[in-house]
Amino acid sequence: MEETTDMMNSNLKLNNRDRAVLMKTPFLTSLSGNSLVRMMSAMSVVSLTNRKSIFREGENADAFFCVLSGYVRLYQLNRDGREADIRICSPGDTFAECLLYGGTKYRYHAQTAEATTLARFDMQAVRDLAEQERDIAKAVITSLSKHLITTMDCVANDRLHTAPQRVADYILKRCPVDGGPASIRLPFQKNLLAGMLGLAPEALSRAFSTLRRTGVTVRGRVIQVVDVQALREI
Amino acid sequence: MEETTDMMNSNLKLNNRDRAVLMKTPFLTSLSGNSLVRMMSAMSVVSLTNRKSIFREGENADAFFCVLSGYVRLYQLNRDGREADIRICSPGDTFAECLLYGGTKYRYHAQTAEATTLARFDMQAVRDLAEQERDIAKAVITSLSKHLITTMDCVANDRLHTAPQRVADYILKRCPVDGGPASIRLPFQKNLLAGMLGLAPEALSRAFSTLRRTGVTVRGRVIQVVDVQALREI
DNA sequence: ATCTGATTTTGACATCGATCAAATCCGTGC
DNA sequence: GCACGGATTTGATCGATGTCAAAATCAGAT
Repeated sequence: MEETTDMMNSNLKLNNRDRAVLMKTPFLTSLSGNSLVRMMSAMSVVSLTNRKSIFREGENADAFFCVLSGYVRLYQLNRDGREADIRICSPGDTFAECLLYGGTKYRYHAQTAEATTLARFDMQAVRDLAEQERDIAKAVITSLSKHLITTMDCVANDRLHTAPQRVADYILKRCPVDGGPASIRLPFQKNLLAGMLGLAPEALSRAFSTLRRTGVTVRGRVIQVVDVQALREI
Repeated sequence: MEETTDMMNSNLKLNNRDRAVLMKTPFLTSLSGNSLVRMMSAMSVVSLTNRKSIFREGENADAFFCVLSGYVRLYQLNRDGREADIRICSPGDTFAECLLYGGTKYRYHAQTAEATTLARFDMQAVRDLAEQERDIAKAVITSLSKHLITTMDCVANDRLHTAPQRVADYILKRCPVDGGPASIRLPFQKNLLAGMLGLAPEALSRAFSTLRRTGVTVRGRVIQVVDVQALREI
């Protein structure tokens, strides 16, 4: 008896693609047997349409999440109501897991940025599991470590690089390693990419047009690079 | 047989103040008995004068550290050689512990920003301990969680607030909660505070002078606030 | 294929913060 | 108390990015 209203969040069975994503997260990829079963039983699946709130800053943190498909925006508001994205979560990313032992309230808002399916983990249940099962504790550590490293990279990136450099970085991380021509396709709207890089959408657009003179062509979601090596030089 | 050359790093016994700081870190505060003893045996004490390198980006990560006294600057360089601080570590802060399970190379440079004493933990030894002792794994999780939260706050702060707002935030976090007048003393040079807030030293100075009209007076390292409540309003 | 609304781009402008240089301040050692 | 050197402040300027408005483009629905 699945929910069919596409507005509603609902408990669904995992489809194959979502299951594959879930099993490759740092959280679950190293687990097996009993630990895996117990983690799965602390989990439920939630589907949401675009622009739905997952939680709000200050609310009681009784679950953390893993993105299975779609995208999630984590953001804060300043006094004037201006929003700033802190992180964009893609399939495979976990968020709010730092509250397992880091506090009891959510520290930011979370909202879908597309139709999105999430794995929802009960915070207290996983807390208990981490105390009991050694490999679950280790999985938590691995996940937190990776997450901390990317967040520190984000700070460094913000403070060290200009908009065109950040965009070039983003493109290069998704290009083949050798130096020739390449073509990639953005998996989401430019809007989101802007937030991911800490830019206003207009600034992203201008960064792309700055990169044109370095051989970067943008048409819709498709980005073509004439010479990957040349792009590396700034 | 202590080292006496003040240029040298050396293995020293913990003095009482340093020991107290160490025991209050998220890493050790929850440990007792055997776990504590084993952690302490994976640790050594290192003393360095100002501006000494602790490790460099790209080096093999065979230890992580906890600041006992003094300050440590974590920073990266861009292509032109400009430095950007990623984090300033104060007494009680741990750094590079995310490499326990997050990679094998240091991701940034670490350098003392004052005469500094560090607790040095052997990475592999702690890795092994975390697998064996449940409470050590939990301590690692707690430490990583707190660290991740402050780093995400840092991103949000950078993206959301102007220089004077960040300075006001810093001051307010160190003021009494009630609204009256207050006075605080910076524990380090303004240089470091600038790095901590992601600002050039000149920008910090100008932020202070902007805050003068909100009743903030700066003389040397002493900051006086006429009305804490007023400062909260931006 | 066309229409319509949302997304993206472009333009004009304001603001913030970085940079460089010079002046001033402060703390330390004598 | 004084002199020195490093730290901080101030001034002038520049470049980068945010903001607002309008034009252009894209994508989904009819």
